[in-house]
Amino acid sequence: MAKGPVGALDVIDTANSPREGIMDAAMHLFGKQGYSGTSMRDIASAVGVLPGSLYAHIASKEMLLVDIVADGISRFLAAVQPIAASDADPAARMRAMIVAHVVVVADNPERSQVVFHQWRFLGEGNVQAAIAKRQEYEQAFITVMGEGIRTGAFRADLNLRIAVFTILGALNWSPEWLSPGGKLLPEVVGGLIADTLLTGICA
Amino acid sequence: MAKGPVGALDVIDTANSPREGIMDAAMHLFGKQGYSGTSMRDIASAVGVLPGSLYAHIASKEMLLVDIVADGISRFLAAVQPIAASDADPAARMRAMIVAHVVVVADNPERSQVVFHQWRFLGEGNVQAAIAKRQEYEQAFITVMGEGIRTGAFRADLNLRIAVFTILGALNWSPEWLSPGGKLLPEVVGGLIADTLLTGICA
DNA sequence: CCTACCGATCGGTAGG
DNA sequence: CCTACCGATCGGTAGG
Repeated sequence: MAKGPVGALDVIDTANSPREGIMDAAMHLFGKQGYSGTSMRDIASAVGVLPGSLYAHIASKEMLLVDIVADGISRFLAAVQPIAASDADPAARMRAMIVAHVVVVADNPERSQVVFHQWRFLGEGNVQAAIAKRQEYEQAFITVMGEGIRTGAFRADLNLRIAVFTILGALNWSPEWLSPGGKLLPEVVGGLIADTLLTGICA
Repeated sequence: MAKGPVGALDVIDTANSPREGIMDAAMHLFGKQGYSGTSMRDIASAVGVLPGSLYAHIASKEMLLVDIVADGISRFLAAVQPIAASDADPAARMRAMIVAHVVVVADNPERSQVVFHQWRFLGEGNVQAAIAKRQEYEQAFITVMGEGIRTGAFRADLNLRIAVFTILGALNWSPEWLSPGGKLLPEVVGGLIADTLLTGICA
């Protein structure tokens, strides 16, 4: 793959094409300022190009959001679905799914914020596709939770739907406070969140 | 308080002044479309007035957000702080705080979304004030959690900071799925979330 | 990727 | 609360 010696700049500039550079800048800006709060001029100046030049590489502002959201959800699905489908016991699977989710969030909190909040700004057809993929993701948690309740691994007296929303809520809120450069590794933070959710806060 | 017979329209139109009507429309639009995604023209047409007419009642778009966020946070503080300061045992207090939070969210999910997400669009000084009030709110949970760990009511092996973020995350995500007209009363939903968080999902 | 520009919409104001 | 309007900024395009 490498075309020659790897330069020091490769560490900083991860974009391999103009399009990737634009996507990356848009992702960070959409995550921090929101889709409506970000102008094409913001993106252009982050990339170091004049606004009109963006359209040589992308079709529209919305297509930028479409791609960022679709790619983002795919990362969560790719990390969590194999665990949900494994044959470990439900508690071990749920724990690993929680950790995997936190690792994906910590890898790029801004992208996660776009996935969690900015999909609302997609138009008609695109928003439906995003919702369908999000539901597919939620389904992985619902399935494992249901299996755990049936096998007796999880408490039978709790509401499945509400328990899953409680877990996903705690996870989806994590980009608000997770710092990628923090003292604790994402895997450790994920493990501590899983502890809290699996065994509760009561002694 | 009543100036005469109560008319049927009072049920629908709760605004007692033009300013309250504007605040109410802005609250719902900011919650659904975001601050940047809502124009003064959107608000004006929701109120049934021309855009320029709004400025007879409000100073600016940002002052609208300032007031909605400040009022919103105050409602959460007013509901939760008295419980945090009561002399019940930590587990009972934490449970009641969770239920109270969910009741406030369910009372008006759009206002809650503004409080949770749109405060970022406040300018310099106003954003600092909002963050301070939010931290005051988090402090109530941190205090009760710390007390519960010290007295042995809560598990000593979990990370206080992360446990609180897990709880607040689950709660702050609730406007995404709570439906005010749902089958379960907000108090019941809050109780089920509290069950999940206090005792965990494992049997 | 730049120059130069389009029509539409933005938050907000003066004067009545 | 309306009429009429301001300068600024928006997403996007034609032509090179």
